[in-house]
Amino acid sequence: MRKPLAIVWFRNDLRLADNPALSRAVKGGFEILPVYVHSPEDEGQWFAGAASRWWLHHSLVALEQSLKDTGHRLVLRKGRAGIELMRIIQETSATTIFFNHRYEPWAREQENNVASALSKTGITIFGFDSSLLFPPTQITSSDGSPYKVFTPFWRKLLSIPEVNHPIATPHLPPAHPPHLSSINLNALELLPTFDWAAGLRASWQPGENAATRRLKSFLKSCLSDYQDSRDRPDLDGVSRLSPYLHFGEISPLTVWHSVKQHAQNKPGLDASCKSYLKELVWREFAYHLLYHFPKTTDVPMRAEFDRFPWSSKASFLKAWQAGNTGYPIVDAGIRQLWNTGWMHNRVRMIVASFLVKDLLVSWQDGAKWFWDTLVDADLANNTLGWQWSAGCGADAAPYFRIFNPVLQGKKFDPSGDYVRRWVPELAGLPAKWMHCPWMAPQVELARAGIKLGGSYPLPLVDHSEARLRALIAFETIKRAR
DNA sequence: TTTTGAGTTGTTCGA
DNA sequence: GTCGAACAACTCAAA
Repeated sequence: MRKPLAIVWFRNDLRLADNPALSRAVKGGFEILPVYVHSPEDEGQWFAGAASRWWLHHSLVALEQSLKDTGHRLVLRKGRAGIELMRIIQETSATTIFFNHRYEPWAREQENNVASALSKTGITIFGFDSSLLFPPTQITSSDGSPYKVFTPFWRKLLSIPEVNHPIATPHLPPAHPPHLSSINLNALELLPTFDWAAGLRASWQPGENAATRRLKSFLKSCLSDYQDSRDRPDLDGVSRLSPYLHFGEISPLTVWHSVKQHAQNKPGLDASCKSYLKELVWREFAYHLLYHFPKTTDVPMRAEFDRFPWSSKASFLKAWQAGNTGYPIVDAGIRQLWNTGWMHNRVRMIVASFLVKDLLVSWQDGAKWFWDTLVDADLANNTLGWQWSAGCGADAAPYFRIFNPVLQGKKFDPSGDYVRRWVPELAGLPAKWMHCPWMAPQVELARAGIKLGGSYPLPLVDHSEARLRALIAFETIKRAR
């Protein structure tokens, strides 16, 4: 007797390990039919950016392969999830759908649409939580309201005695796949039409196996120094797990327990372990905020920022996007992003502060650029990060906290190696001038082959003047209140 | 209800 | 060169 058939609807959970939807389908005695539906229409305005689509393509290649290794085929479809899943139901004998929740506003709507599309069919739908340590509604303040400040959120999370343990990869029963149409991965058109992705290929290997390797190598070589190295873009000190977490190629529960276990066996790792776990909890906090305040993707959380006098100078935004601001640490970050689809977190803060405060370009413009260029573009994290930088978020940087790109460069890239790597036209400059080439004596510039305003731009704005302009701009929204 | 203490990531200025 | 204070006032969270 054939087992009943269940659709396992893959979304941003492109893994077999610690995947409750998959495990429960198998445990429930179903034969599984793995499906991925590419749904730009459901995603709407926050349709995955170009770098994310590149990643997604390769992540799907990896998932197809792992499923193939177990004798399964990933069915690919393109269109609205509700409609495509309905079609598959009609084409097969599937009785049940298993999936893991997503929490972006569009994704919640998508789940509602799927549920209502299938409501009259008698199909059973099971949704699970697996992309966070805790569902986004579980951590609340004592009166049940959502947190708006990180630290109490963090403390509350730590007070929960047990963080669930990941579930092992299920043994997948042999498949007898029904005859069912599936489109070719290339037909999803996720890859760029002209190939600009060489830098991404050189920097990353998407997929569940690569995620596991990345975690292991981080634990082995970086975790012990994490607290000190995490702010240093010139060192290899951070986990680089963000894209894997975003696409669900590794689960946060897996990361959480692996880090804890690793630290347990090695005394003295406590501070670094804690500071890494804290970053993981920032991700939780970002989803908590996005869930409870879904409009913050586009609208400042603090209402008075509606009146902020943003500059509409297109040339400023363009220079920033091109990595031609004349501030080496800013340009290095932007070029690392353009080249690799990723930017070190410290540098994200520096370039964001520069765009928003020195150039007075709106955080929404910065967020959109990151959205298109980051392989780890994540609606919750991106929104939190930019609102924080602009000072308009729930738990934002105070208005007077304006990063000085020269000081930040000297402090966190002391040898200038990070700039040397991403702004090669400055490579010949001694460390002393690396973050402020316009201060360098002519003879040093000549020796390094640099012509300011020629081979490398002069500063787009004077930072100390820009800082004063920003402070005045912040004054205006204070008075208006 | 009121009170109290605190809030990721910084910079500048003047002593 | 180093150090502490000022940069605001507000809102949040818990007692």
